[in-house]
Amino acid sequence: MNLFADFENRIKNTLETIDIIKEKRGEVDFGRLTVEPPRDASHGDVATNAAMVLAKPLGTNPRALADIIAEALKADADVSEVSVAGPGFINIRLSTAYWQRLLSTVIAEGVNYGKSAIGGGRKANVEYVSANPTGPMHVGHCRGAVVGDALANLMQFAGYDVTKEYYINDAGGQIEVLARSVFLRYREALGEDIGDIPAGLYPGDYLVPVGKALADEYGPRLHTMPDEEWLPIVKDKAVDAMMVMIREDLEALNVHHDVFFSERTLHANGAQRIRQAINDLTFKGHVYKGTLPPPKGQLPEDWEDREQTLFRSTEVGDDIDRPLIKSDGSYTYFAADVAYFKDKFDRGYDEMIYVLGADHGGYVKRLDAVARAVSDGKAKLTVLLCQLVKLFRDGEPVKMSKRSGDFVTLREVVDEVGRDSVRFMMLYRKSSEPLDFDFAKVTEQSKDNPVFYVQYAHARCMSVFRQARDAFPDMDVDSLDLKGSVGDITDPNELQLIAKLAEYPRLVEAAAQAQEPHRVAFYLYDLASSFHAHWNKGKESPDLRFVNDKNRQLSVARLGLVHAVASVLKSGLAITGTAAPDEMR
RNA sequence: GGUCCCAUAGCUCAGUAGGAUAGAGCGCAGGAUUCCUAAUCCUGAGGCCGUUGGUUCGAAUCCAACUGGGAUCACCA
Repeated sequence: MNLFADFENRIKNTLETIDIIKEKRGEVDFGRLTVEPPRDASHGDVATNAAMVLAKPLGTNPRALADIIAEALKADADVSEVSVAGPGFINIRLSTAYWQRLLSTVIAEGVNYGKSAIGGGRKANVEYVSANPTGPMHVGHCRGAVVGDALANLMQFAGYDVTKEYYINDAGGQIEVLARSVFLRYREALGEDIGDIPAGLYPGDYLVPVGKALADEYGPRLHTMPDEEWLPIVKDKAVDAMMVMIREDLEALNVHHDVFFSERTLHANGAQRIRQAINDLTFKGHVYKGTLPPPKGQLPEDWEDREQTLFRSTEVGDDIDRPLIKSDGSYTYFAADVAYFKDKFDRGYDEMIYVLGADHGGYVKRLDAVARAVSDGKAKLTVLLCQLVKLFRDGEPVKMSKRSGDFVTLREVVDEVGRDSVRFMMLYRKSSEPLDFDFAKVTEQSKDNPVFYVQYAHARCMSVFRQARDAFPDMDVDSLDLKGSVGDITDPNELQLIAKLAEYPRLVEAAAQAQEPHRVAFYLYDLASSFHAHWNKGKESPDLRFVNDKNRQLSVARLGLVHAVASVLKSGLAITGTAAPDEMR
C-alpha cells in the first residue's frame, strides 16, 4: 500500500467531478500533477500541486482553483483538513483512522511492505565487481561491489527479475602474466632460488600457495615442458585459485552473484562466439576495414597508421570507431565485450546495468554503441559510474601502490572495520560523488558511522518486546494480534512515526527508478532518527512509553507500532545488505 | 585538446522526476537519564546553493557559457 499513490488516485477522481475541469477535460492532462509529502511536516501530510499545474490551461488563477479543489476534497472521509498555501499548494491532513489503517497494513504485509510492481517482472541483469582474476580484491573494488549488490536487491524488491552477474576477465595478456608469475612461485616451491620478482610480473605473496599446490600436484614435470604446454595448465590453475580467493572476499562483504561469466568461453573453439557476434554486426552493416585517425592530444610515440577491422560506432553515438580485430589478426578486448553483450541480449534481458568505476568513464559511449547496434536499439543499457574511494587513516591519506603489491585489500578493510560498516559507508553517499573513507572514524567512534545508528534503532525495537515480556509475564507477546490493536494509537508523535513508515513504498520506487540505492540508506537513517526521537520523548513523558504495565491494551497497540518500525528497518537494511541485530554488543 | 563526473553551512554530505522559510551529521555553545541501552535526545549560532545569462506562475534542481576540482584518452585488459 502506497499512501501517495492512493491519494493521487483519489485526487484525480475528485478533479474529474469539478465542473470547470469537466468542461475542458480534453485540454488538460494530469501528467505533471504530483502528490507528495510536504517538505515541512507542519504543512500537512500530503501535498499536491494540482491547482498550479491546471490553472493555466483552464484560464484561471492557481489560488482560486485551489480553493475549489480543496472544497471538493473535504468530501473524502479520510481527509480531516484541507488548506491552501503559498502559490497554490493544497495541503491535506489525514484522519487518525487513516493512519491506524495504514499501520495495520504495514503490520499485515510484514516483509512484503514496500515491495513494488513497477519492475513489472522485467528481466534485469546487474553486472558488478568483475575484478580481474589476478589477485585478491583490493579496496577500490569495494564500492562497486556494494553499490551493485544493493542496487540489485533494490530492483528485485521493486519488482524486477534480477540476475547478479560477474564477468571474469580470464582471457587476455594479464592472465599470461599471472601464469608466469605463478610459474616462478612453482619453481620456488621446488627449491629454486628465484631472487627478486622481475618487473612486469605480479609480486604478491598470495601466489606462493598456488605455486606450492602446482609443485605438489605435478612435481618437477612442468619445468621440463615447453611454454606452450605448461602455460595452459598453469593459467587454468591460477585463475581457479584467484577466483576462489575472490569469492571468499565477496563472501566477506556479503556479496553474492548468480552468474559468473567467463570471458574465455567466448574465445573457445577458435573464438566461435566472438566471430558470430562480429558476423552479426557485419551483417547489419556496422563493420568495415579501415584505419583510424591518430589519437587527439598527445600522440603516442609508437603510433602507426594500420588497417584494422573496425566497428562503426560513430554511427550509434560514439566519438570514434573502435577496433574489433588487431592488425595481427587477434581479437581486441572490446570484441569479446561485443560478444558478451550479445550473449546477455540473447538471454533475454530487458535491462542491462553495468556498475563500473570512474576510471571506466571513457568506456561508456562504446558500450552504449554496442547495445544499440546489437539490439537494434531495443536493449536498455545503463552504466552506473562509481567515483573513486580515497582511503584515510586519522586524516592522512593511505598510500597504495599496486605495482609493488603493496595495496590495501578488501579483506583488510572488512576485517578491520566490519562488513556492515563498510557496506553502509559505501552506500551513504551518492555513487557519482567521490568518497573519503577514514578507518579511524568508522571504527573508533561508532557514532561516526550511520549504520550503528540505524541498527541501534532496530535493537531498541527488539528491546521493547523484551520489556513487554517482563512487564506482562502472563501474555504471549509473540502471538498477539498486533494489526487488530491499532485503535489506541492516537498521539501525534506516534502518527508522525507512521507517516514516516508511509513514505517507504514511494521511496523504494523512486530509488529503484533512479537506480540510486543510497536513497535507501538515507531513508533508514531518517526513520531511525524519528524513532530515537520518539523514544526519548518517553523519558520526559512517561505516558508515551511503549510498555505501560498499567495499560495492557495501549501497550499492545504500541507494540504494533514498534513492530512496524522494526519491520521496515529490517526490510531496508536487507536491501543494503546489512544485518538487523536484536541487540547491540 | 576531446569526453565523463562534480561544485550547497567551518568540515563531510543529503535535497525525494521544477515547488512553500534550502536540511542532516561532525565541530562549536548550552541543556536532558529516580524511567524501555546516553551507541540516544533537545535548543542555539552558522548559507549570494561556484559565476553570468536563459526557460516559467516558480530554479539549488532544467538549458547555455564561463571558473575551479577529479577521472579518462591506446591494436592494454
